Amino acid sequence: MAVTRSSRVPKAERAPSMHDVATRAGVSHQTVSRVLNGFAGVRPGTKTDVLAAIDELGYRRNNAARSLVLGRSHAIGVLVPNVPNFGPTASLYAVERAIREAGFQPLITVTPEDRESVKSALDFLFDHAVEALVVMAAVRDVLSVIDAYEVGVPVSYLLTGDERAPWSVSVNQDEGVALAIAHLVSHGHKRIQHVAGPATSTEALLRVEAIGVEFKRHGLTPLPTLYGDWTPLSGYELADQLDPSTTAVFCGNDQMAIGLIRALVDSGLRIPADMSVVGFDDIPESAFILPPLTTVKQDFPAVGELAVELLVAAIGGQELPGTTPLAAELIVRASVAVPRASGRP
Amino acid sequence: MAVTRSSRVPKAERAPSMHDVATRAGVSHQTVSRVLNGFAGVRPGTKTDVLAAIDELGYRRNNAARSLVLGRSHAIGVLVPNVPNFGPTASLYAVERAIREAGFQPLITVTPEDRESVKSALDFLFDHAVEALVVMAAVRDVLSVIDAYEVGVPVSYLLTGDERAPWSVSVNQDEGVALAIAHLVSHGHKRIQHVAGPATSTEALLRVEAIGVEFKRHGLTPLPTLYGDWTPLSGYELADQLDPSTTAVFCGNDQMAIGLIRALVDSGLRIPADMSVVGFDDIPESAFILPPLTTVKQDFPAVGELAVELLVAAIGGQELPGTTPLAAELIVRASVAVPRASGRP
DNA sequence: CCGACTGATGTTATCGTGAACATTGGCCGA
DNA sequence: TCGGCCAATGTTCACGATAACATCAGTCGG
Repeated sequence: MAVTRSSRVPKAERAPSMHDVATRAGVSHQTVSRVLNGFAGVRPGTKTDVLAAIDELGYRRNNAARSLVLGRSHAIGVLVPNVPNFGPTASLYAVERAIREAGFQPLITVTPEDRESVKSALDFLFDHAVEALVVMAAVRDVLSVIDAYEVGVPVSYLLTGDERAPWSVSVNQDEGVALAIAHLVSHGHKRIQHVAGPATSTEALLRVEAIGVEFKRHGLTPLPTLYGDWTPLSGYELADQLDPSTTAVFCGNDQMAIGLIRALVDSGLRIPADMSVVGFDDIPESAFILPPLTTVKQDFPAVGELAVELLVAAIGGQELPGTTPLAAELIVRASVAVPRASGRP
Repeated sequence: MAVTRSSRVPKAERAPSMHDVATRAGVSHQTVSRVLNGFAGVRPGTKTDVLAAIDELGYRRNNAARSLVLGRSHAIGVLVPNVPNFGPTASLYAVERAIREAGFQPLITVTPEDRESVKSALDFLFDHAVEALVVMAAVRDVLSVIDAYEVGVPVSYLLTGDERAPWSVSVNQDEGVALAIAHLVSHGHKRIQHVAGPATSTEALLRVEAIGVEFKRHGLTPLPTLYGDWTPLSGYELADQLDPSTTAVFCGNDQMAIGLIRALVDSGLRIPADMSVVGFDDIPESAFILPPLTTVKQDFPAVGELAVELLVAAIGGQELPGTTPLAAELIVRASVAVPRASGRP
């Protein structure tokens, strides 16, 4: 690990510049630039010489200089809530890959979802002159901060429901909810309760609304919605508050479903014999818990990719066609059964 | 969403520069620079004028120009495997925060762990002249690509075990393994089998080695190690291959433990009465599965923060003290019990 | 009373690249 | 043979910031 100290002390150890390459290849720096940018009118021999020089010197183009002269950062900012859950993370990773593949530089900021943190993340991003923004925070409060900021670049909202079309990219929440409720109804459930995400989340509220619609469609009587915070613990704690008549629970995500199931089993119920449970997201663990969880799958990577595609088009000045939400998919496992005679045993 | 078209067409819509601020404040651009960089010799009145002008114009310093003239990118690269698991993600998020708080710019690349992808991610990072690198891939193959690349900047290896001290930052794997094995032994287990992560992973191998040491310490006879791939599915599939004499399984992570438990229960065993299981990581779900999983907790955020601290110091030219691995913690829940008379029932 | 000093500020050079324009040299047609 | 054209390449400028040096107006001491 120690630094080897040679007798010749290199002057300032400057990285080779375009000029250095040019000198070595016996051309001007502009010719080097032309080769790098794939300009047509360069003689093949010259091009070879330049490429050789680049290789020999280990030359890399200076991005700062390039950004400066072009007046573009080629950076796309990403705003991610500080919650390392499977869903958002899977989307984030897809977003990163898509940004890099599109020839841009991803600038990712992970922040708690309070106004101050979000504002400072935005400051950071725009200090670096991002040309577009991917927002992954589905919280009203955060969205309002962004609105107030007047970002002046295209923004794509991920997983926030379609309330900001055409900039919203989401899995079709209405469809997901409809699939889950239809599945429960088809098993004969009439007393279905919803354990939702926090009421601050646009995504959670969207599902609450969709459930209202589905209940009406199937002629069911609504039961009080319980609000958790997406964590298994909150699902566990809310189990106490389920209505005595409830025969099936639709959870806002799989993690809360896992917590809820644990609590129900602890209190002596059998799942699904005594209580059916449906989750949302299909995290990797869901297939392997006991009982295997029936859930609505969201294609998180696809959402991320689509958002980036949208932004890159917008940066290029294209009109947006208005995206259709992605399809949701019901994954049937073993946490739903026909309810017993009526209510809990 | 439509662009309002006013009668005056702004010329090129250039962002205000330092010169614009200077003109407005009636000073030279150099004075503006001095104010921004907190230079001492600026009269308070002048400073106020400059700050007012900055505010009125909504001026932001151009980072490209700054990087160019300073010859520094202020960027720190992060190499993350494309696996949205809780542990790495929690570390990543901490890394991001720490980099930004240290006044640097995080440049995060998420890549599959094959040589080609890693190489192209490194190309991307060094095209952007990162001043340091955080490597989160605990795979030998990836590490060798990085070695061959001769990055020429400080590199910190996360969660790879301490094989690259002083640049490795990890939770103490030996200690974690020792805690788990001691816990099982104290319950009377003698036939303990290890379901490890993939043999390509330095982290997995480190644990295999540590288990050998602990077995010797406790005078236990080793059983064949089974290699999974960190996924619940692999845990599920490996359950078949457990030795008939095994009374307890030590899993390389919680996800595999979850898959394994599901398979064991499916085959009619009760956990922990018929088989004890210990996990590693303590993911949020582990407290809520059935049975609640006894596991070794790693402090993922702390690992990330420490790594960045190390790198920032190294960038500043400081000597590294050599880090001590962070403490592991045994979380006792309900997946371990005293074994039945001998072997499986 | 003047020169040296100091504090506040202005002026100029510089970083590495790409765009615009300038300059070669060879070829072709009149 | 010469002018014009085109292909290939060179020269100069600009981007927006910081660093180094220059300037200017007071002030203070001998």
